[in-house]
Amino acid sequence: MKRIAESTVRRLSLYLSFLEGIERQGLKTISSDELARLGGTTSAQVRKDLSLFGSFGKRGLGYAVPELSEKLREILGLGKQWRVCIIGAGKIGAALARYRGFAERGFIVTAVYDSDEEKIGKRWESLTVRSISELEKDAAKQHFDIAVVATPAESTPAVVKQVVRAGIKAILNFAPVQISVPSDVTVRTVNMAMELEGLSFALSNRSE
Amino acid sequence: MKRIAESTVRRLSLYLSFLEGIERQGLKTISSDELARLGGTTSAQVRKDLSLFGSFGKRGLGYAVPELSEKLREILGLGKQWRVCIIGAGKIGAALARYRGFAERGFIVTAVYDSDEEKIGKRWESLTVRSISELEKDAAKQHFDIAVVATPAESTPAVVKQVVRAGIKAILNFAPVQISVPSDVTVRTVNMAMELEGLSFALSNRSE
DNA sequence: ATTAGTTTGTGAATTACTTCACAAGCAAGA
DNA sequence: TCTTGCTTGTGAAGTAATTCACAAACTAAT
Repeated sequence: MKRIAESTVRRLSLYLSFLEGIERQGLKTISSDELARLGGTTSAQVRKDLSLFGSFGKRGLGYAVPELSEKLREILGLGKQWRVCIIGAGKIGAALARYRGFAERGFIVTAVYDSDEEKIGKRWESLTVRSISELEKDAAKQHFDIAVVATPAESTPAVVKQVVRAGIKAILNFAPVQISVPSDVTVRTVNMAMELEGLSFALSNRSE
Repeated sequence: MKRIAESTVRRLSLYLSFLEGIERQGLKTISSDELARLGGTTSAQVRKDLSLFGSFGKRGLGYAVPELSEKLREILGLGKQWRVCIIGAGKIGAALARYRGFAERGFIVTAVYDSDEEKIGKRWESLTVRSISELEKDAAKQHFDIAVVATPAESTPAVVKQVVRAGIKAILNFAPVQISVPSDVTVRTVNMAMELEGLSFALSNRSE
């Protein structure tokens, strides 16, 4: 299969969320044009995105909502349960651990790690904080699919190294730094500072 | 000035964070090649990005670190102080209000709004929660540059309408929905579900 | 059956973004 | 001053992503 662009995957995710809403409303079919309007894109874009994975629509009718939802869930690898560990038992880590949408989508938080001696051993959001030095050993026993990295900038590179050594192939990075990993590890970075600066740029360079 | 791509702005933001680190280490100059290595891109990309705004480097030498930092801060519109209001006094809102990096970069949270009668009037992170219905009136007195929207999916479209009516031109959206605004309003969306699904997709479609 | 009205799926065209490649500029040493 | 070694800035070339545009396929109405 040809390489799929990240922008495409983001849109698929978006389409799925619309379809779930539409499904609740009980509508049976939807056209690429309606999906496009909801997602702020074009109908051609919607059809191109979907056509990368097959032909799911009926000409003259559109797409069957439940079938397309199911197909998208399959494409996105939902349905499976993913085992997630959180690294960094700070504020962001805590907010994430408490976030219900996580489990709803099949992302199960099964462990928390930190390097702060103070925190290690404490109960935390129904889990016990473990030392980051145990990560590699633990990973050998219980398999982790995804590591959520929510550590301070300074300690992040070392943490990421341990995550990679533990054989984890997907990282959701909240640390305000660029992280480097082997090419078989996928990283998504969420960086508040960067988003704010993007807005700042837009406000400063308005209509020039 | 020609349109600047969002990807470019993200990289500028990244370069700036590297430069600040390098400045602390006391290095005087840096080449596009070193910046590229730090940012996981190419030296040509770095030079193209910067050249969109002027010629800041010296051939044979590279870029003067403090000058380039300053230039980037200017381009990104940092230096000014931006007035931010948070809408939604829930968990995410609270985590954001407490986030120190916010103020450090000149983003000052000056008000919080919610629609929940229970919360309105309560003290919250050194501010008092106000009713969302006051937003438009308040905005006329104290000017807000950016609205951080951290509301549940259902109430978000209505909230966004009020934000737009209040004349706010930049929105940082944490609600798990697509929001639609007039073209003079800039939106950045941070959507956890979408990031996780991106990782799920990557894990599911590995090496095919 | 036939026709009118939709809507898909997809090559072709277009637009946007990235990388190449090299002349030109500068520093430093001989 | 001349030469060597680096590094920028930028057109040109190359890739990637998006949009266009239309034949093909389906529904529903007559």
